[in-house]
Amino acid sequence: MVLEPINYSFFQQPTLSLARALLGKLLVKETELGMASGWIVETEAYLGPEDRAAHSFENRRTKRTEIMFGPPGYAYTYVMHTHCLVNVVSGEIGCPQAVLIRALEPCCGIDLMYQRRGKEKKERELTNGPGKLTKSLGIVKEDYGRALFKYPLFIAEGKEIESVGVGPRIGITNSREAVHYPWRFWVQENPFVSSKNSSRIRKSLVNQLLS
DNA sequence: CGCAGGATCCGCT
DNA sequence: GCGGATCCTGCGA
Repeated sequence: MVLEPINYSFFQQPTLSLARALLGKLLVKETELGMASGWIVETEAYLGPEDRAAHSFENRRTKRTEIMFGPPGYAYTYVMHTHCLVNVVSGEIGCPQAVLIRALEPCCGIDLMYQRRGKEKKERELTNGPGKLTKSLGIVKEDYGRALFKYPLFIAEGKEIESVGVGPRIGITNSREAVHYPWRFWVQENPFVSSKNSSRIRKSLVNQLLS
């Protein structure tokens, strides 16, 4: 399968709009072991300065957040415990925003994904979480700052989405008012969406009430 | 230089 | 559902 990176202009749109537009697109990574890709089925927008859940809240500018202050269309990777997570940098220069890729539906290189994640895994477990999908595709922290519009790591056209679900983001329990912002987007009825049950959301709402 | 705190995952209950 | 694994990063002393 020959895949062509998307046009750069795709990244030049407001972050919430980009987060929705990424649904259905392909995320592709080529390594020495081969190519693996998946359709994006779940994203979260992080809106920078005014978003308490964002690493760039209040324009916090460090070595880690630096890439978000540059132009859109580059990879922001970082390590969470033992896992690597990948974001698409969004927003104009000086506006540090990003879209977290939370889940994929495997497309090509599925054998490679099993090899990386473990043969005993169910197909759904290959890519139904932000740390799982990076492992399946071979995306690592060294991909930090890489362009997402050319090989070996890029976004490509995928398929049309029928309907989009919208709701609060996952795992940001200490972000006060930002806990409620409906900035998570997913493909309705898609089994690869990371958190089907809303227990973690309920938990975050409870924490909100208690604080 | 030490330490606290996660945009997670997995295994066990 | 819950807790532990185990890794940076960022901040303050």
